[in-house]
Amino acid sequence: MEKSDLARFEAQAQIMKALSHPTRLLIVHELAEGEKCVCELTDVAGVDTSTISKHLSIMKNAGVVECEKRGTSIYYSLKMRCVLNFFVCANEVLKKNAQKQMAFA
Amino acid sequence: MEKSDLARFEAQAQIMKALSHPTRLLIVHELAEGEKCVCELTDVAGVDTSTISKHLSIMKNAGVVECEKRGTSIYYSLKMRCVLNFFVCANEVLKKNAQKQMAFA
DNA sequence: TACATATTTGGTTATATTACCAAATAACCA
DNA sequence: TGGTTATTTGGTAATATAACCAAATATGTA
Repeated sequence: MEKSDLARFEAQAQIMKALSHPTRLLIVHELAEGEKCVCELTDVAGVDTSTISKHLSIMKNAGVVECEKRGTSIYYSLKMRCVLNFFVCANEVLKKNAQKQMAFA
Repeated sequence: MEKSDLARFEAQAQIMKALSHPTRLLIVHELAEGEKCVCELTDVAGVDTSTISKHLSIMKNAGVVECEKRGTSIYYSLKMRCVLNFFVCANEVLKKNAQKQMAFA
């Protein structure tokens, strides 16, 4: 394997990792509707503000979301809508997995 | 948030997590061409066989790959081709990130 | 200026992940 | 059967994640 291939897989993995946590998926789901401030996301997720802030930081760092400061709030929005495709495929996988479960029943 | 929503995000996150490691992305990339046995994947990845085996186990458990034993080898293949879409979006994100870098230069 | 709100950062702790080695298991062949 | 190859499983140690709290920072308002 080429060294550049490894670098690319690592970069891709970082993006995937940014989308590999239930709370972060919830955030993406919320932002799909439009921008939201940290406090709104905190309310929806029901975890500490600092926790949400760190999740947002991870996704921002990966280039998945972006933010804009207005007044005293910071509004986050989806930077790459294509990440919404992840849900489509993930749901297909889940559906298939469920079918397997049925077969055992 | 509904409890069932949380469960769904957790299930989706598990699938994403199964695709959040450079070696596992390499494996998916290899399997995109067709089935491969563990030893072939081990050669390509250049890590211990047990390590590859565990990566495969994670992806199999997530429902992303499947395997079939023939003779003394076990052949793995992609169960859900749609995961290849992840690469498309991840690359778009990387491209966009690179553009940002350029802007600073 | 002092205060209140919104957000991030630093610290700590618990848990999860990952890599390797060694050993167990399975299938084939002499 | 005994040996060889392929794969998985168990153990261990190093590293990475993630949650919360407390404190720092920034902005707007009285």
